[in-house]
Amino acid sequence: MSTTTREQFIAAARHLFAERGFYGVSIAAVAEALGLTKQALLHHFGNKEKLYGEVLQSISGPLQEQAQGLLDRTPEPQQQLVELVLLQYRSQSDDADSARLIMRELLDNEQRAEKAGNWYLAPYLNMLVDALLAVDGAAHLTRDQALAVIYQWLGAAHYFAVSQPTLASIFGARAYAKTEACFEDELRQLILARLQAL
Amino acid sequence: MSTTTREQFIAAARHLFAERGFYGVSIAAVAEALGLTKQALLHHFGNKEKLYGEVLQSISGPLQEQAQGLLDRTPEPQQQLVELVLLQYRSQSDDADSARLIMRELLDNEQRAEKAGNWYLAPYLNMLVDALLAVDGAAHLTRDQALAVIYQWLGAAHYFAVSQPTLASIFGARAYAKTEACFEDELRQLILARLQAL
DNA sequence: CAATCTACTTACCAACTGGTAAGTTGTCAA
DNA sequence: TTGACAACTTACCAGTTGGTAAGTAGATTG
Repeated sequence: MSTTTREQFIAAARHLFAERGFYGVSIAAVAEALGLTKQALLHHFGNKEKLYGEVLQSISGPLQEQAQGLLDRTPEPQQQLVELVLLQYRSQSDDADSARLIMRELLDNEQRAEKAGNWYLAPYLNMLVDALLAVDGAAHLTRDQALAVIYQWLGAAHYFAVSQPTLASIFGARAYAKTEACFEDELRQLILARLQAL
Repeated sequence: MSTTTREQFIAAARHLFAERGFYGVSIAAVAEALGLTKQALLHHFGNKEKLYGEVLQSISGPLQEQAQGLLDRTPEPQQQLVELVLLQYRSQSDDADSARLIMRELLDNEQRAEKAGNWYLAPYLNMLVDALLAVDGAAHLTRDQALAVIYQWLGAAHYFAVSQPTLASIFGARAYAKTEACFEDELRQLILARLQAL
């Protein structure tokens, strides 16, 4: 067995929290997913909140690394921008659980805001805003405007990544698959169109 | 008292469900918000799921009406399109609870998909896709592509409407207010830029 | 004046919640 | 061989969950 019990707990918790949210999942349910008792879980994580925190960390780390790697090998700011947003879209549509969990964090933040608000989005957003302001013709934008522009792209990507079950249930799995197949391309066009209008 | 107890229950439940999600709210907590016991709530709604269902209904109705009204008094398809998306953005940023609840529905849908999937989004999305395909120069789009384009706009709007607590906690209330002030205008530009690129 | 209905209440319930305490079992180092 | 430690277990606990049953007070109606 290459993965530790700890890691297995985090993986199971990530999936369940993504599906039903923090309050919708009992620690007993997570433990049961591994065939263990909830006290085994408590042994490893202390309490439910800490488990949840580790789940969030397990998501933010890799994505941040990927983004940094992309920045390092892509010098041109406009290309950086496009590829960063598309990277985020791809990784979220590959890993539906992460996408959902992050969206839930966004919603729940009033309660957990102080701790959670910064963990994932803050550095990422600043990275993107900087890239946008470095693009030719974007110099006239204020930082607030740049954030609005960025956030619209991210929203377009994230919203779709999270909507799969709903859209598939409305239009059927086949129609959804078709829309998904062209979504990334349409997203690129959305970004480029907005950049050209600068 | 002009509002009935029933309506008061729905209003209280809408707020609480929006904040903490279905599983995060007990019927006792909803009842307590009116100074009543949970059995009073059960008397009116039978069970928790039915209460939740009525909350969803109380949101979908008005928005659908507003959209239809707009369509009736705006003949030109491109203008229809822009105004429909902006209408959705405005109503969601005015009523943060509704915006959150709808986003939660999107996330929770795997479980409640069959019943809930169609209640709000389906007619709205079809309305928008039809409007887009009627725009000059959009004839070459497939229905799936049109849905992708539409959904990106809606995502941009909805995502931001839901992110207020997180963004305010990351950048501070003042910076958030500035971004919010220009967001609608930026959204309009995003839509128009994409339409021009058709 | 009696009967019915609505809007609630108190009194329960079994199941589940997160969490503590106190073991038990196997591994590994001194 | 002993002793410590990690990884669990069973046995609890008090509080909360959604929900049922059986009322009660007040207004409406015959």
